[in-house]
Amino acid sequence: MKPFPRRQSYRDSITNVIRRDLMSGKFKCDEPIREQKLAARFGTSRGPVRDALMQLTQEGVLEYQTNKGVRVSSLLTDEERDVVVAMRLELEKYCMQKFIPIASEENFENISVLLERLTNACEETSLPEVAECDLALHRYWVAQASSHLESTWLGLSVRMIMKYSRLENYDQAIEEHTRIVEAVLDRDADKAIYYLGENIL
Amino acid sequence: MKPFPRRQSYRDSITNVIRRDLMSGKFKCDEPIREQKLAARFGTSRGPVRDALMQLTQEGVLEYQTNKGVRVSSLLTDEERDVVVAMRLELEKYCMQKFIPIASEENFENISVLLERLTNACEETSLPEVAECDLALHRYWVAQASSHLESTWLGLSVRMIMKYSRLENYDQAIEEHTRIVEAVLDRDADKAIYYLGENIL
DNA sequence: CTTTAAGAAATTGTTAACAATTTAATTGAC
DNA sequence: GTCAATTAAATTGTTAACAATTTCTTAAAG
Repeated sequence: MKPFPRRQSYRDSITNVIRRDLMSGKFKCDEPIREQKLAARFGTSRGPVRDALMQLTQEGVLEYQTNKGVRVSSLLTDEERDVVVAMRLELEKYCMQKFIPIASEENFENISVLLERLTNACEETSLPEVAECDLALHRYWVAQASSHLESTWLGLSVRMIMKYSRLENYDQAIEEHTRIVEAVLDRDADKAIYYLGENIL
Repeated sequence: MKPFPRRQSYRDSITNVIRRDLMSGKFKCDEPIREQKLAARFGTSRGPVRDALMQLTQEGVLEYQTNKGVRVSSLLTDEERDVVVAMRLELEKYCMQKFIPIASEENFENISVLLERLTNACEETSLPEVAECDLALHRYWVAQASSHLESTWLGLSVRMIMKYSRLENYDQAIEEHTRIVEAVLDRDADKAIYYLGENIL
């Protein structure tokens, strides 16, 4: 009996940290990202860093060129963003529809916790934290409804946020997500989906 | 002046070969995939193989567990596939709309070549080849219209094909794609998009 | 015979060193 | 001084070895 049978690998932690940095704009656009520098920062060798960079490349957040490394991906055009938004909404609507009938009490508790975290982050007005909590909440029902589509969802969502974040209006973010969660707790799929549509754009 | 300034890295070639194997069902579902075995097959060390496996994991074709390696991802449910189809169609419609007005004569020639390859593959009734040519053709206008969304498109498309391939009806595949390409060459976006909708499902 | 525990084998995770390529700096010709 | 070619530095690509973990095998106890 092991307390933590699967600790998160370096790769995953590094991926998450870099993704957060990217969402909060810590890297300038088109600025090259050096493996050694990151390896030193995380106290590992280049291997796990390369893994993380490659994963983020596949997510579409970084751009990769053979022998030249990765750069911050140039932002989506407005039109491309519209397409991404539509795809994410379609995906998340499906997940919500799927999730609500099968949701357990434990699921509801977790969602409540995630909403509370988001609210706290908003009150502290720390943008990177808000973005992360926002994604964590949405991600929860996506993962519950369809683990197959979770990675697809993540790629779409991160890029959506990177384009322009809408999250700057903290009060509105709290309100929107509160409405969604209330509908979820009532198992009212139609209402939840409706509010999702107002939130994801 | 270098003839081929960027040769394809091991990683990319390996990724493409494995993806093709997966689409043609060479690996059984839930069968574990061993890095060493693949490394031996490709005559490299485990490094590039790991890179490839990770990339395919992010594409959603493989599933990864820490310290346990990757397995062939279980197939999408019918419902999930419907969602994926809808997303891909949305994406590809946008790309077609975008591509047709800016397409050059060279683009048209390339598309014609790709269509011919698809036709040949169909006549030789070699399913993996057909799948690859099918994707290559669609991929062309996606990449031309929006390189940002190419990787998203690829992930959706590969999984769509893996679920059930529709490609077994070779005559129909030829006919559908011929119609699409004819519309493209006429710069008739509406018609091209209409036939896309008949083809992607 | 089944179950459990211990050890061996196999597999993945990580690292450091080396090779290949790209980028920057230097030199030299004009 | 400008441009091209050459050299040096920096960076990525690849490899092999080692560490950590998992899985399989074996043995022992009940």
